[in-house]
Amino acid sequence: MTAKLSSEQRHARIWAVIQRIPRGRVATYGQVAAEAGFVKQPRLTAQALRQAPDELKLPWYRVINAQGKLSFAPDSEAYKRARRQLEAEGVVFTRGKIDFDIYRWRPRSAAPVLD
DNA sequence: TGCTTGACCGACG
DNA sequence: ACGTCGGCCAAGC
Repeated sequence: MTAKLSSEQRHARIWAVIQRIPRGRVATYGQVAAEAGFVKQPRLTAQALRQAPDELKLPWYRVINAQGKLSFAPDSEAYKRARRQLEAEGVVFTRGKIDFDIYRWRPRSAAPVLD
């Protein structure tokens, strides 16, 4: 049976994943969605973040786009706040971008990869 | 019900 | 490096 997840359910799963991103690391919208069980639906992450109540105090600034950049206009308050926070955590921006090789979050309990 | 909008993404030219 | 396009799918109107 096709028991669809309620929007609360989807958001809760995504929020839980975002909560797991450690200080000084970042994850993409797509990565978060996949980790929450929604492969190829990065927009769900964006939506969950938009809907997220402040009380959750999510590390929203650790979620960035697949280009390694913040998804805000560079002159916006959101951009400035996010960038300040990340830099305070030790994340370095090079020409406005974050290097995934160094800062991408690699969750442990992912599917075991045996080659 | 249908159409538009998004804190997105990957492939292409 | 950069714009465009199609895919994706919940929300809002």
